[in-house]
Order: sequence, then structure tokens, then C-alpha cells
Amino acid sequence: MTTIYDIAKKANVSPMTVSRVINNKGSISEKTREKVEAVIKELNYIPNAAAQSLNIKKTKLLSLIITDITNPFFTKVARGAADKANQMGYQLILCNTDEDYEKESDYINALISKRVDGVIIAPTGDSSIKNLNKLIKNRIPFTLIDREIESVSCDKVLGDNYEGTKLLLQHLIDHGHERIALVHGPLTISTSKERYQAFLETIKIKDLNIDPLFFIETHYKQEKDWNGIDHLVNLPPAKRPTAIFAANNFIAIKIINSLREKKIKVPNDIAVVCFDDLELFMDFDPFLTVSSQPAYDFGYIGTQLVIERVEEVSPKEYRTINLKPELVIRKSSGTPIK
Amino acid sequence: MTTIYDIAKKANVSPMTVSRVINNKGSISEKTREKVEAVIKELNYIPNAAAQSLNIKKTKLLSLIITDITNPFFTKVARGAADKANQMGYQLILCNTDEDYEKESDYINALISKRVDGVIIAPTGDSSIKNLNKLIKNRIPFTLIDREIESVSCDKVLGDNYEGTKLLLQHLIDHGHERIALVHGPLTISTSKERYQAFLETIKIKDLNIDPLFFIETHYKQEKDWNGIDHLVNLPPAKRPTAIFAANNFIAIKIINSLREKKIKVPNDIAVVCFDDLELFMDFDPFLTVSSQPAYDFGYIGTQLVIERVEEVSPKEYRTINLKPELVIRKSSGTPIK
DNA sequence: CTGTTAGCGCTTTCAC
DNA sequence: GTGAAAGCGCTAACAG
Repeated sequence: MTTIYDIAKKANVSPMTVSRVINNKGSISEKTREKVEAVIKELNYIPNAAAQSLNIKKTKLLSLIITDITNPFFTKVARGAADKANQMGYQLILCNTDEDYEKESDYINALISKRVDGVIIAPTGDSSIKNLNKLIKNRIPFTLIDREIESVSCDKVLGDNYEGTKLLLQHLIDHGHERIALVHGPLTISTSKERYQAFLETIKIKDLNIDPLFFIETHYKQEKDWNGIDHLVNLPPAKRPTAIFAANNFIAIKIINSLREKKIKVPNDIAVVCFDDLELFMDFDPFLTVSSQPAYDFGYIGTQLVIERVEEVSPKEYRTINLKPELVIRKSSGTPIK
Repeated sequence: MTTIYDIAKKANVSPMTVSRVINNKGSISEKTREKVEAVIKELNYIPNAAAQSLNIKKTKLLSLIITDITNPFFTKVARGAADKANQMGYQLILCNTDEDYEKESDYINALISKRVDGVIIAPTGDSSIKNLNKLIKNRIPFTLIDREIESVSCDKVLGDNYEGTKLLLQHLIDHGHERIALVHGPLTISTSKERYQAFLETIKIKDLNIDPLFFIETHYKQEKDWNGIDHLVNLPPAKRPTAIFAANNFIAIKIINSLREKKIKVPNDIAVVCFDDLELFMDFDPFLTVSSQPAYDFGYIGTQLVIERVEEVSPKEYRTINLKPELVIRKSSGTPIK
């Protein structure tokens, strides 16, 4: 491996001069600069980042912690984060937690060891606060994306789950639905809790009376052979919900699979809507009616905010960016039923 | 930041002893080990990876270079790579090249500077050989995935593009199609070239006479307002192809969008098939007939192979793993037309 | 079983 | 404009 010393020797200068050339720092005569640069090129020299960061205490490493890159929402988030990171000269370490606090914890330790400059994280849940505190103790700035943890102070990029839920629910109600089931995620995840609460509030305002059996809790994760709505599906048609609200896209997939198995048609027999788009696929077969969030921006802006913290150009006060959801009406919500 | 010296002082031992505890190396009395571990826990000490790697010349950093995380094929690849990497105690740096040689080149330089232990790469094309040579010069092992570059010696995880193409084409021919268009990617990408050649060979064997206008070149990338098949679509129905073979999933999306705009129905008016699945969405609306490749395995096995190189437990000879495609027949190829 | 010395490859600080 | 010395936080190699 060629080092700064090899360059120095061959260029007849001191290592320090080489360092100055590499970093464009201090003043050097045009002549020596050219000489040094020539040798660097000749020897294909590339500085050792570990040695650099040991001195300057910066790694130009960022990490994106999400629950599953396979979820199209997070795929887009990752694209946004990677784009911004690379544009600013940072590399991005990708971490998938699978909604698992322990994995999250392990990752955080590894990232601290790597001395990443900053972290963009969609936490696994409210208990993630302990992991975030570790970052704080180690003075690693982070921005929270998608999922809120109120007790933590940091930059945040959040969606509007109340608004998104209301839009979707209003749409169903406008179509004449009164028997609407909600399949939501764990209430320890802010997005889940907020969508749940917004659902409750809205049906209260609309004076709808929803059967307690119509509230179902599950995971945000993909799951084979999920049978969470079997008890609804096995009901005689007149007692079934006429519409189902899925709290995220993966839940919608589970629901639609369940319904298909039972030969129940969407939207003719039961309408289905969900939070978060399925990207791509919806491009060529617009099917699911959704509250679509600007996933790319969560990643892009989230990354921009950490970088600003890392480079100390942020205002002292932490910022919270709110990203609006958009109601995208497609086939799965059907036509008015009355 | 607390260092090994802080621990040493507080535990009344030498820094070296602390190092030994951290790395579980050499022998230490149970007593001192416990004492040191207690202090480490008390001070929340986490070793500085930069300092470590400066000595041991290993970073426990791997990189996955792909063209677009947004393509479901690569999303799965990324999941596989991340899973294996983390399982083995490595972190994964994600790089999106957008099929751009220059970006690839920049990434490679950055990764060399970071002294990543290994790289898993789906190269942008045949010219990537220059970038790979840089890795070789810097003694960074890599495995090539999905796309072959014959002149380079390394571990490889490749699909069988001939087989996949033939399966798909045979399926169309069995359905009675004789006027089949091919929309393929740049021939500088091995998968593209192989699918193209397999197509030519197969139609030759089957004695089909395909209009040269039915061969269309485009990118593997997503593209808004793509009009690459307008000249086919504008043909009178009797002169149009009865089926279109898309060389990858994103091309299929472009085609289906184009057809929909012109009110041409798939598969009734024109059948469409493609290489690589669209995952997820196909779960709940099985539509596209495809040659599906085990994307997750490309990432998982590719990562396993580099790690084996990194840890020097591989056989001397480079290995090539061939992953078989699977024909998945769904709606888009329709029913036999004769 | 434990400690000392040197040095990984670079940058900081100060001198000239 | 350039260089010498010291040190970032850790480990290899040796000594005891």
C-alpha cells in the first residue's frame, strides 16, 4: 500500500507537503503542487481514510437505519438518503432492523464504533429511546424520520398521519361505507398509534359505530399465511365490514392475499385502502387507493438535516419538517356503495 | 471520547490488557478480565474502529454497488447482501450507480479510500473492467453479481440468461406467437447481450422470421414518457407484434405504460413477458409472466463469497455460481392465440 | 499473565 | 512556502 511517505520521497518533499496538496490546505507553490500531484497520479495513491479520521475525527460515513429495505416505502427513503449523502461526499451504511429493538441496538453499537458522522433513523418503536440516547452520549447527530419519539430532541422529518388517515377514511365514508375495519400495527410505533387515534377520532365525529371486532392489531412486517382477519372473513356477508383500512402497505398486501384466498373480491365485496404507496407497481396497474407519502423526501431531507448538523451549519434549535400525504384514489376503494 | 487509556487507568492495568479483553485475545486472569469489563461497561466505552483498522488492516466494511436500489430485483439483492454481511459482523455501504460508469468510478475511489474489506458489484457494463482493475491493484477482493465480465478473474454469481430467455420465448411460441418483438438493454451489459443472443438463436432454431423493426434497444432504467415502441404501436393491428419480450422488469413497465396510453390491452391485444420479477406486487396481483431470478441469493451468496475471500478461507481458484431462472406464467402472456 | 515499545498513516502545531 | 516533531487510538511484537 502506498502512503504519503512514498509520495513524499519520490517528489522530494516532506510528507506534510503531500498532505497539504491532498487537502488543498495551507499554501504551496504551484511548482511543488504539480510535482506532488504528478507522483500521486503515477503511484495511484489514495489516502487512507482511517488514518485521516483518526486525526480529524470525521469519517464521512453516515448510516441509514430502517426496518426493511424491501418495503417500497423504505426503498424510496433509501434512494433519497443515498442520493443526498453521495451528493455531499458521504458514504451511506445501510442497516435493516426488521422492527427488532435488539438488532437496532447492535447496529447502533457498531455504528458508534465506526464513528459514523451521523445517523438517519426510523426507530423500531418508542423503546428506541435508549438506543438514541447512546448516540447522544457519543455526540453523534441523528435525524428521526417517519416515526416520532416525542421525548427525544433532534431534527425530525415526519409525515402527517392524522391528515392521511382522515383523507382515506373520509373517502370511504363518502362512498357510503359505515362498517369499516382497521388493521393497524403495534401501538408502540408512533405512526401506528397516530393512525389508530385519527381513525377513532374520525369515526367519533362521523358518529359511526364500529364493532370492536373490527379493530385488529398486527405487524408492519410481511408475513406468510397471516390469518389476522379470518374472523371477519368468516362472518356472513351482511355482518362483514364493507371496507378495510390497512395502516400500511404491507398490511394491505396481507389483507388482499387473505381476501383472495377466500374468494372475496376487492373492491366489489370489500373495499381496501392503505397508508403508503406501493410505488412502481401502481404505475402500471393503478389498483390500491392510498394515502401516499413522499418517501424519497423523508430520506433526502432527513439526510440533509444530519449533514447540516455534522457540518455545524444548522440553527441551534432542532427542526421538525412535516411532509404532507396525498390521497390517491384508485380501484381498490371501488365506487359508492349506496 | 473515552479511550483505552481511560479504561486502563481506572482499572489499574496497562492499555494492552484492555486491548486483550476487548479482543478476547491472549490470556488474562479471570479477575482482571472482570475488572476491566466492569470499567468498560461503567464508562460506556466502545473501541474506535478507525484506530483498530489502522493496525489490523481490516475495516469490517463491505460495499454493495448496484445500479438502482429502486429496482425490485436489486432491492432483494440488497436485502440478501445486508443479511449476510450483518450476520458475519460486517457493515454494508450501499452505492447506486444509475448505470453510470463515472459514478461507479467515483464510488470505487471512495471505497478504496475507506479501505473496505470487499465489494459486491453489479457493474454498469463491460467498461467497468477499469474500475475493477483499481480494486485489484488495491488488493480489495470483490465478487461480480448478475453481470458477467469475462476478462476479469474473480468470484461470480450469475444467472442463466440463455435458459431464462429460451423458457420465456418457448412459452410465447407455444402460445402460437410468431410476431414477437424484443426490447432489450445496451449490449455492453452482459445480461442484455446474452438475452439478445439467446433470442436470436431461439428464433433461428424455430425458423421464425422477425422484422428488424421488432428489435428495439433502450435502457434498463426507468424512464418517463418513453416512446421506444411507438413505431410498433402505430402499425395497423395486423402488422404489429402479437407479443413483446422485455429484457428486464423496468423495460416491461415502460412497455405496459406505453401500451396502456394507446389503449392496447395486455394480454388480449399484445402479450408481454419479461426477465426478472416485480416481487411484492406480483404477490397480490399475479399479472406479469416472467423469468424470475433468485435475487436474494445473488446478494446473499455474492456476499458470502467475498467474505470468504476476505477471511482467506476460499479455495485459490475463483468460483462461479450459476443461479437458475424460473418461468412464472401469469396473465400477461395470455392464452394460446391459435 | 501482564507490560513496554514502537508504529499503523495521517494531521496538527510550531518552527524556520 | 516548507518541514520536524508529536500524537490521534489502537495493536504487534517482544520482554519479563
